[in-house]
Amino acid sequence: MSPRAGLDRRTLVIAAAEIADHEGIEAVTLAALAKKLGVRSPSLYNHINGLQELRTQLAIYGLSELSNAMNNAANGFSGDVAVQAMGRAYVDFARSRPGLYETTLRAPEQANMELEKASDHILKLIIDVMKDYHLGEEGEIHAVRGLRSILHGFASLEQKGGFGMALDTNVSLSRLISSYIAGIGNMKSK
Amino acid sequence: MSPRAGLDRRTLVIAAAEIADHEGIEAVTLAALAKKLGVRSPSLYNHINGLQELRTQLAIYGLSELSNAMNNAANGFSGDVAVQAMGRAYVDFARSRPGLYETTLRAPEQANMELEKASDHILKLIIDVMKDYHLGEEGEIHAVRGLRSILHGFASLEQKGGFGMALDTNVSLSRLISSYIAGIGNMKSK
DNA sequence: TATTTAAGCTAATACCATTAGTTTTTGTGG
DNA sequence: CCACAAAAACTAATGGTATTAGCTTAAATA
Repeated sequence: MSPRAGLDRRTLVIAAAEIADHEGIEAVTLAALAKKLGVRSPSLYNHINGLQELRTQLAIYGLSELSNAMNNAANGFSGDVAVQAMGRAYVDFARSRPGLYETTLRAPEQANMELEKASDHILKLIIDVMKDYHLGEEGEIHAVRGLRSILHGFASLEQKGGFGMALDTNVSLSRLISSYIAGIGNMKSK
Repeated sequence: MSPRAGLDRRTLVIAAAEIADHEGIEAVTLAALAKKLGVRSPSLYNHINGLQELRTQLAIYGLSELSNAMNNAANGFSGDVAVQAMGRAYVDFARSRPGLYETTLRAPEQANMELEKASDHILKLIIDVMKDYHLGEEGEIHAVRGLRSILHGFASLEQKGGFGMALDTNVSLSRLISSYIAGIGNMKSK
């Protein structure tokens, strides 16, 4: 059946991300991944160092995809428009890749350079877009924390079905961002 | 060793919550719980229907504890003060019971009446505190979604070590809430 | 006190990750 | 073209997990 499957780490990670999106993050097991790839699970160890490393790689991949989406969305805009676009892109990413999105927030364990780099990159994108509001050094940090909280909280609750009612969630998101930005002066250290 | 351990479901859930808080949510296994309680794991099935039900019960327990904390904090206050107090209580709960807090957002699976009730109770607390802002029927729903997003996002990111820098996170939280409330008019449907 | 019920137990099954050791394919140097 | 070395697959085995079945015994009750 298999004179060589021709796997590599990238293939593994992409396939694992598909499992995460379609069957949930709990279904990402080496056994399931091996079956999807037509291989026995010990064979995966030729390409990746075990489940934990797979999860770390998923997080890195997810963060990089998320970065791209946010960057594309906000590129060329500034101020409120940029924030709204970036926020919408963030949430849309979580919607379209729910499993992959979840993996981005589930890989602390031991530090990993590549992972920190991917995480820092997103942070930079958010910092950039907050610069327009001239909040000062500290104010800016608080404001970035705030925006990240908003986006992650919204994406996460929506994903878990936390917003039961029928009311349009896109409206909720854009108004949430508007409200936050409208009061952004409160982030300044006085 | 054990002429009867005298277990019941509540004992199981409380012990499981301790494991979650002290060793992480991944460490909540029936094997670990049984060991902690001085019993063999099949014995747990006399009190609970398996790991999934344990998780559901943990979520219910966590939501109920969280409700209490939020209610105690906001009780007697209104407006900005109430929102700040409730927000602080929410985040403090997540800080002091990190594992139990996580379980509250990890039990969709098949619906469970008791779980929905616990969840609705928290929703009601948040709705109450938003009523002071007179946002109209729809506006209120959007506003509640917003506040929940803020609180969950903040608690979750802080827990995962997402706020790397040394800057005081309590300040970040209170300013985040202030900013949101300052712009809350944007939640109204015009 | 006899009996029933429920809470514990052991044994067994099935699935998972991981390691060790083996086979086989593939690419490369002669 | 052939030999060989490296890499990628494999099988087998270990130890951990949840769960089920069936047994034993303590506790409650009639």
